[in-house]
Amino acid sequence: MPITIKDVARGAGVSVSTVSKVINGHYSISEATAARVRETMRALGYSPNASAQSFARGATRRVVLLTDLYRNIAFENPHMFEIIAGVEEALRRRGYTLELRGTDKTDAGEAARDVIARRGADAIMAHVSVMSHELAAMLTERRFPHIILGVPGFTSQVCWVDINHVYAGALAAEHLYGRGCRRAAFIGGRDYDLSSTNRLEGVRRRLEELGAPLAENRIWLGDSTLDDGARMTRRLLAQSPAPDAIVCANNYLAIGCVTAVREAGLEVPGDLAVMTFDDYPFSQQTTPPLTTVNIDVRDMGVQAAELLMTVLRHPNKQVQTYITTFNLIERESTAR
Amino acid sequence: MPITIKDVARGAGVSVSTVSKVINGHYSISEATAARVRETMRALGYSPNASAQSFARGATRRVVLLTDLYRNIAFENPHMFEIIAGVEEALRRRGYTLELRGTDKTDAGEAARDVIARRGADAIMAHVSVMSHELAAMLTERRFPHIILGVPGFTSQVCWVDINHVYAGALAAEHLYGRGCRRAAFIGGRDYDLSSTNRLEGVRRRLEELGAPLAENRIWLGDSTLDDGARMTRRLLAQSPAPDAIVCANNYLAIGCVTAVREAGLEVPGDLAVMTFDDYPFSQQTTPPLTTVNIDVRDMGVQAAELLMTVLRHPNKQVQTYITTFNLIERESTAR
DNA sequence: TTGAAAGCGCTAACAT
DNA sequence: ATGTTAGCGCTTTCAA
Repeated sequence: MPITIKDVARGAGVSVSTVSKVINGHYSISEATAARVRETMRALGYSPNASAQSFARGATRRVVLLTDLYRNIAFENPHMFEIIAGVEEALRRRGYTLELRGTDKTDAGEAARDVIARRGADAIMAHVSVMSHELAAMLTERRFPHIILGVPGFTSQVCWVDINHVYAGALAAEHLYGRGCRRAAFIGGRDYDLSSTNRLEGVRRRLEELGAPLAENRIWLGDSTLDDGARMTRRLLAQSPAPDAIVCANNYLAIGCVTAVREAGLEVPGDLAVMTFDDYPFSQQTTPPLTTVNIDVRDMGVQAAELLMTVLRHPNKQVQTYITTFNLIERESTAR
Repeated sequence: MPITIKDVARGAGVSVSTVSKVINGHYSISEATAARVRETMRALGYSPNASAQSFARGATRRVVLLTDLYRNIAFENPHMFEIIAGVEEALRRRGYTLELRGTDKTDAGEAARDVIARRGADAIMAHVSVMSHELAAMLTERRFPHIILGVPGFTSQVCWVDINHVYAGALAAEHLYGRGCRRAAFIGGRDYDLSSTNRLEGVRRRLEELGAPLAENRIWLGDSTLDDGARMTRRLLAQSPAPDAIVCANNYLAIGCVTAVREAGLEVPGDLAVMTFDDYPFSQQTTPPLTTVNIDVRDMGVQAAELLMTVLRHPNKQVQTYITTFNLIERESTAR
């Protein structure tokens, strides 16, 4: 028979409500009593029953995270799990628990409806990959505490956080400009690749401001593969004057890029600086190692969780924020 | 005011216990009544309160997964998250919920103790990375339903599942032998890298059986980096006779290997077949693409969850199993 | 500052 | 096949 609050009350010679107040740090209990109760709890090895607490309280101290967990996602999108790790850390610090629930875009609305109806959680987080109009409607209409990880592809009243890729692009531009590059080029993903598009936008704007505008013919877009990275790089190298720097929208492109540069008999960074975004362990192994604008993606999870906590406290607060925790990791590929 | 079981009972003209039985699919309810109750539930938009159910039942239908969630783990060990995705899928199918809880090896015992004491879950899964003697003791002494993802580094009575790397190695050996290779070599990680060690063991044994034993001087171990992969490969190529195939214990080594082979002016697979384990999207982009023994790591999660379900049903059952869901993905690097 | 007691919504043993 | 009812262990008024 597990120890209950009654046993503690009896042991400490107080009522169960007093014990409950001690558990919950209620102000009205004298320090003397509180100490005695705590001592009894320890002596008895008592821990409150989580289900009973959730039930009595009418709140679970749990948040469920809705996200797509399709096969191989961990390999294709490790970012998402790094965000989740941040979320978990922050929630735990706040005494909340994280439930992971896989779904796809079609079922996410239904899944959310279910969580809300069964009161399975006090709040919902959802990765933008499962965001639908239905889910947005669901969350906003019912005013259920929530936050979306990533900016939805359509305007709505939902709360979200996302990474400021535009700003990251600007950082890259600044770095190259500071290294003396004046004929920078950009290779990126197709236009539906929002992070790439936004990074390009940031690079473009900042270079413009710095007075070394990104020439339109030095912008190439393609698939985010090593091959396309190499292909676009060869195109750039064939132009004259050739660029003195290439910003690659992601690591796949960057690796292809470096390969192509070296195959062309040129030196990185001697003839050409190369940089990219995100810091995959894999991509640190190129020769030379790549300078990168590293997004603290785990911190995005932490921030999202913290924001969710404030939303829980202030249900009418609307949060729509770009996170900008970057750090530039300088490696050889831009050391000139 | 949310709809409760009472409202349904009143609406359907039955007692709450009847409704409860309908919810839980109890055999004793006539189909007619059950249909009427279900109809009422639907009409009223009723969903049972999850906390109340957990509380009344004395069971949560939840499992918590203890694992290390240190910074950058998603990039360094995407496997683990792929396993988690499998676990989640299988648990959900069984009506269970997955709680993710980060911890490290030092705190895992404490974390488990907490989960058990607060009855926060019906079972615990733990990734081998947080496995300690304390955790093992905790789980076995209290006979708390559990399963470890990965085989513990010490013998104990805990339940676990792991991937049969030895068998995977054997598969690789068979494939190369079937391709006519008779002078295979192996490059792997250091001896504390168990997956590498086991893969080597499998390769060695199977080649022995096939009558084309792996020569000791064709086995090189080093760090799992591109550089060491290349370095060891160069060593192998310098030997005479040179090997006609190289099995690389992982993708880092394999990429380094292919690079070194090509730098030496040799052709893959013409002069030398190369293969590896695991199928990272990244490593499919080498030239030529790599043949690989792909471990269905998501399936390991599914299996673990299924086994956990049987452990929940039969608490005395001890599960210690090697999972062997592999498929050989043949690509150009061994096409001879 | 403390205690008594009424729930919270459901399950399950038992009665019918 | 259905209903009655006693909890499950806690929180939270409200009274003292």
